[in-house]
Amino acid sequence: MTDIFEALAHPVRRAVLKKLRAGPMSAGDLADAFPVTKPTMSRHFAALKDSGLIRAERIGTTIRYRLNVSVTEDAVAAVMGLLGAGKDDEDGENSHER
Amino acid sequence: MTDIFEALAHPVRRAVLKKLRAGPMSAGDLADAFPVTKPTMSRHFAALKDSGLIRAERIGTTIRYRLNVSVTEDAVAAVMGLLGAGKDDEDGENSHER
DNA sequence: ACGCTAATTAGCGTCAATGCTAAATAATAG
DNA sequence: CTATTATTTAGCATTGACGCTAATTAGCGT
Repeated sequence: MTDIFEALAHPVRRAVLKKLRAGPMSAGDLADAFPVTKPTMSRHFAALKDSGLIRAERIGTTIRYRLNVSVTEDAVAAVMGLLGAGKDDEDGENSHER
Repeated sequence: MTDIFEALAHPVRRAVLKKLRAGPMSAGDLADAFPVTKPTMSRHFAALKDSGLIRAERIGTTIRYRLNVSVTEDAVAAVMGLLGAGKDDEDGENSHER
């Protein structure tokens, strides 16, 4: 489980999350929407999946990625914690399932 | 003004923001709170300042850093945008090279 | 089994981030 | 002006991220 913030640090990965807001999408369709090669996109997917922000489901030969809302909510909470809204125990590398 | 998310990507920088929630702090005091050298901390401060997340004010020989709440709020809004709460125009940037 | 499509992994080059030590700047005190 | 303290900048090494092409795995259909 790598860092959520690290996953959010790359503009392409954030754009992938944005696209997935509309609903699940296949790796190929997702990759076609960006000006980088599929292998490169695959590594971005891996980073997002590793952080827990997205999930993968194999359908046939295709892999369908979808947003993992609960983890995205954690990211929101963490950033809000940096603001000062919370008590004092934010950014605590919580555990998530995949 | 570099990317806010890039600034948030490093654990030390997030911890600095967390510390600054309690109020402004000098570069030296801030640096003493982390297990890295002052020059290294200085570069973390520069990254945070460059992203707009913190602001610097020279007091005498010391420099006082403080949280820039409005930009932190922007970060929260951006992450919430990734979730899907907003309409569809978040994370307004389409550049992907560095 | 063979071929086709979808996606990932392997291998490589390049460039930026991170850390250090040493030197430079900024401001104050004497 | 010199000394001292606070902080940053310069220079260097190491590591990791990112992108590519080529090769590999996975599943389906014939």
